[in-house]
Amino acid sequence: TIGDVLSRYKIQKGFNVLHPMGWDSFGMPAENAAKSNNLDPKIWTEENISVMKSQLEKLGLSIDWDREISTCSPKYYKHQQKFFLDLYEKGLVYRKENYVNWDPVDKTVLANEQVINGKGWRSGATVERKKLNQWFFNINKFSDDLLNDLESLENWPSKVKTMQKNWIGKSFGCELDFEIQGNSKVNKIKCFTTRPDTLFGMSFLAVSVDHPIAKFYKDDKDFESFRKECSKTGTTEESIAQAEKLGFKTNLTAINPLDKSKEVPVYFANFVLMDYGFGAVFGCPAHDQRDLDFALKYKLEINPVVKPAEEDNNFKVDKIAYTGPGVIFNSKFLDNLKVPEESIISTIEILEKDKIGKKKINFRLKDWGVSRQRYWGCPIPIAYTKKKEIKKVPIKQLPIKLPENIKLNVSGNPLDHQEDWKKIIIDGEECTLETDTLDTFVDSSWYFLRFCSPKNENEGFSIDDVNYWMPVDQYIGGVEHAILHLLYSRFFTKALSYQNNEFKISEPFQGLFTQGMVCHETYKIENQWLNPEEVTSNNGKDYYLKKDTKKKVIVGPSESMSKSKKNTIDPEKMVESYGADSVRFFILSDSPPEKDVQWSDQGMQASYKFTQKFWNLNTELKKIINRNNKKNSKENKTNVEMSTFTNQIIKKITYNLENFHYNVIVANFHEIYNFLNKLKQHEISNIEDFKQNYINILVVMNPVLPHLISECLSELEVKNTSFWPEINTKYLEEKSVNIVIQINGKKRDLINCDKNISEEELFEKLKAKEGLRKYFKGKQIIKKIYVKNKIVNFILK
RNA sequence: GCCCUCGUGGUGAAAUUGGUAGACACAAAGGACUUAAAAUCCUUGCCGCUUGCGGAGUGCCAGUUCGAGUCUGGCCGAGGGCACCA
Repeated sequence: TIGDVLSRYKIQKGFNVLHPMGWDSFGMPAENAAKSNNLDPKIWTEENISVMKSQLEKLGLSIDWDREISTCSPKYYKHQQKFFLDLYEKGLVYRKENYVNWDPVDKTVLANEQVINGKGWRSGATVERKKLNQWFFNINKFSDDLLNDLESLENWPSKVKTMQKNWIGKSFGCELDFEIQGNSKVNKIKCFTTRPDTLFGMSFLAVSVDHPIAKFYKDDKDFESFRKECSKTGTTEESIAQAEKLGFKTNLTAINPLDKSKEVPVYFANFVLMDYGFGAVFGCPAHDQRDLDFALKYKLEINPVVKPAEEDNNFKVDKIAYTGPGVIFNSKFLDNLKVPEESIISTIEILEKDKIGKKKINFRLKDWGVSRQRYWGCPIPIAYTKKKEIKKVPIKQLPIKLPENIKLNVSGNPLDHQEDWKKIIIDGEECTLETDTLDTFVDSSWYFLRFCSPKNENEGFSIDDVNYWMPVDQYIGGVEHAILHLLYSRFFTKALSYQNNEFKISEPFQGLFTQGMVCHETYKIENQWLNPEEVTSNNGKDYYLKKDTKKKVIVGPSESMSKSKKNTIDPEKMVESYGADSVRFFILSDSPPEKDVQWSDQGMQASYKFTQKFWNLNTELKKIINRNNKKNSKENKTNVEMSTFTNQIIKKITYNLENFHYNVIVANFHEIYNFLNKLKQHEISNIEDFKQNYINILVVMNPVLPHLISECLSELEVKNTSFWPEINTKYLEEKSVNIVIQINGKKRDLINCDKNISEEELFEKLKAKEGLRKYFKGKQIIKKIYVKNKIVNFILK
């Protein structure tokens, strides 16, 4: 509805508007639903699409159905496979072993969201960490661009930009090598740090259990049990947060590169991540809380090297690490450097000069793993030779279509069992197809480009179309896409334009609006969710089962509508009972579009009443207009009122449309009704003028209530309705203004006078005011503030 | 723990740059029309005396200002994001 209002408005303003709709139709829900109902995912998906499409059509949305696309169609994913190969050639796609959440019962990889309390959401089995060969997109390559270009996105909510910024997580520091003693095969361990200036406070070195040096301990039973302990807490977020810092002391020691006389123990530690930095950190307990917790547990030294102020020479750290600004001390040649502005840069310079380390920028952003061991997704256009070499599937052999009518209830990836499908001949050589499919986020990372050329069979998009339409002027979506989808789409756009002189779009979405959800209360009885249609209430507080009104229903909080909680309203039924415009009007009326809407029958009925009332009013106004057909060109008072109101309301509605204040537009419509409903009782002398104003009002109401308004306009026999009225500023010039009279900053009166009244004249008027005298009695005016046409404030003593 | 956003009547909410707080609606109460209902329209809305007027008032405490829902600092509360990121 929000998008439809916008596109109708822009069309009326004369823009060429592309307002498409498509179906992001691959993914787990279809596969799982098909599995449990013994259906083909394709049929299940197509049925859903047709239901949803008919719902959207009934709402009367101005969608260009000629451009409809569906990501599960080979016509769409054929091009996606080409893009995959294109990125592969550019070196933006690679295959690597990585840890994944592995469900040992279902034999599949799970996304983090599918791991609940450490267990697989379907099987209930304890999830394991497993190393698997996976396909990755090198999103990291664009870390800097993805971060810096956020600044150019002026029409994005800053909330989303901040979230992306934190997600990318750029940090400045240095890498440095530590000399290691105790094992002749380990000479050095490389660490990344943002605080090289605290190096003199180092009291241990910790590495991840997945660090390459772990191989020297694989026969140590104690280490193996420690490693298992770590991987148990490894993947779920909550457990990480609660996890205690655990260490396994090795026989190794590390030498402080700035003070070779100092040796510290080397630990394996559960808090060190292999996939950030180099999987190794040096610990400075005095100035890092995590290091301090570890040091306290294993009774390691705590050596402060930053003091808050010059004079704090005996500064000590007890249970809370000091991470604030200050001055370096206890650090020989680094002493007296100011923290942080001098200390970090200076230390890096010293480390670089001595060839111990070098400046480095690290990103939290990890490369995007796109492999899924699932059937219902886009096949990856790669095959393997008998020698396990990677072969690209030649373009002329694309698309690699998914096999149809296959058995889904098998363990692991159903495609793995498709022996015939897997066989492919490439350049005369017999190969085996990749059975992983692409993450559905890949499908949604470029669909906006496809909308520009939805029927182009040779290419995913044609460059001319894309240059004409892109970037998307206004993107509307839920805030839940703030990071994943919106970041992936930004990456994909950059990846396509990389090494491509024709495609020069660097950002896909110029404007972003994050809208709220439609919510409804939830109802439950004996642990079963109930649909709102199954319950009834006579006071709006206590709810009962419709079938058995003695049974009380438990009312839960309002949540965004979902099938699983059954708190949904069928839009088709609503449209049938109230009409599409009333439904739109209600959705917009309740809250600002960025906030959630609470669905209520009362609100729905109120909106329905409004559309009925307005239709009746239109019938009355039509009669007035037709009855009074004699020509009288003279404007009377009512005509002037009408013109003034019309121009004011056009201005307001235009402003509110431009700024997404759609709920205020609903208020504007009530104003219109209330005004016209009163005005109709008055004598109108120039009926033609009145009619023109009324048409203009109807025209600006059109984006919100398109069906009703188009009917009203055709009743008046208006032919051209697709325009946006110009504002006649003559009627916006107010002849008189209301001036607020304040005394000592408090409002005491309101006075209506001519616009641009002089200060002297105004004060003369005020003197005559009976009601104000009492305030001035026995007081002296020490100051007068007069803001022209607005306010006057007297300071009395 | 860190980061972000937000606190306005019984409810959803308005309030373009600091300048009439509560537009517009929902719910409630009262009234008009009607035999009655529906529909429609009007009034009320916190505290005090009750034509009218006076007072308090935008989470709490302070500050800046002639003037603060709006700006600054601190606190309290709610929601969202991230999370051993070195």
